[in-house]
Amino acid sequence: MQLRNQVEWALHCCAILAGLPEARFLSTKDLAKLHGVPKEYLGKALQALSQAGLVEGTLGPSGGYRLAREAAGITFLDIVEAVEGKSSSFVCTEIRKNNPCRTPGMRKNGPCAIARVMWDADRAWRERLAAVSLADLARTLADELPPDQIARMGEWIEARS
Amino acid sequence: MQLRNQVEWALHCCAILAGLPEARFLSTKDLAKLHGVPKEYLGKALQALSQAGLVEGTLGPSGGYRLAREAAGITFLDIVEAVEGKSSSFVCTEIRKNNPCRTPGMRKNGPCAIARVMWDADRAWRERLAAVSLADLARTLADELPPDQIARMGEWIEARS
DNA sequence: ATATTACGGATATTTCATATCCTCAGAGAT
DNA sequence: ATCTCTGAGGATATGAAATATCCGTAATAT
Repeated sequence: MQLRNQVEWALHCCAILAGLPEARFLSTKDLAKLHGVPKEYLGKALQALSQAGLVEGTLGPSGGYRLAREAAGITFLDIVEAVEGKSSSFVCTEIRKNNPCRTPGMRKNGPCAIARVMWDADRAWRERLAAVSLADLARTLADELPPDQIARMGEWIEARS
Repeated sequence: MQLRNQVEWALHCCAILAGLPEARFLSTKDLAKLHGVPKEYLGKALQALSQAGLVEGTLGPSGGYRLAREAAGITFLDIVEAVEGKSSSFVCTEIRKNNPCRTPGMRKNGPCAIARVMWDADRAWRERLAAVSLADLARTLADELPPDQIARMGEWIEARS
């Protein structure tokens, strides 16, 4: 079980967008160059973010993407689910139905006990992701990254008018 | 992102094995019949459980599998990791290294802040799975399943001497 | 007008989950 | 001893999904 590569890309892109000057857009091309990933395929991930209402895109030269809301209102879970989907990592195929010993009376059993445990763990995973916002991430990065690199990032972005 | 089908099968098989009479083995063939899944492919999952030391297999007629330890000592996490692997669902490819603005001085940055969040969520998922043992599951099932079905299961198993 | 961009569809490529088949060695039954 | 049944493990086929690229369209800034 492994998350898509696009999840990692989308998270890093959102981290960049969260650090952007007010009302500034950054294009797919620049985001791809910044992370060294294929532009076309990254575009798909960004479209997913756009469709989920996390970012908004604008056309034309000097177009691109920016966050659709404040960074504090976008969580890791929002981004992960936008790219990876909201369905649980565990899918119950109800193989207990195949058991020849099962009660034929079709008692309306609730969900399988095994599935409940797995879904519970999945919920814990999502809760943890929902607890961290892009604002939290930006705070951490501002704290950890060397100041000169942050400055250089500002210049780099400024350079792409 | 989705767990293998084998994970579900392995969990259900372990649930059966946990309910087995002392020292009783159950073969792959019977486990496959009981769950309506392909015998050969299920065998692979059971081999993974065996290799992880969760179950032990014996050869010959009346051979098969049984739990290698007491049900209370085997958790959902053990089973999931035996089949699915222990590696995190999020793999950090260090795309920040591709950032042209990064400090060339190779400051020994710790792990990426984004990866840390994702790994933390993965840890929460695993902790939740580690909190439930096969004994817990057996207790739940004994509580929920209709008694006659449990009885019929006993007969069914008894029938395969 | 022209260049640039997001958007969406179509398609190729690669990887991985799924599934089957086969051989081998060990264990029990006759 | 011989036979059958079993798990272990390798080789391989198949299908779906992730990865990646290409193209056409509409919108927008210069």
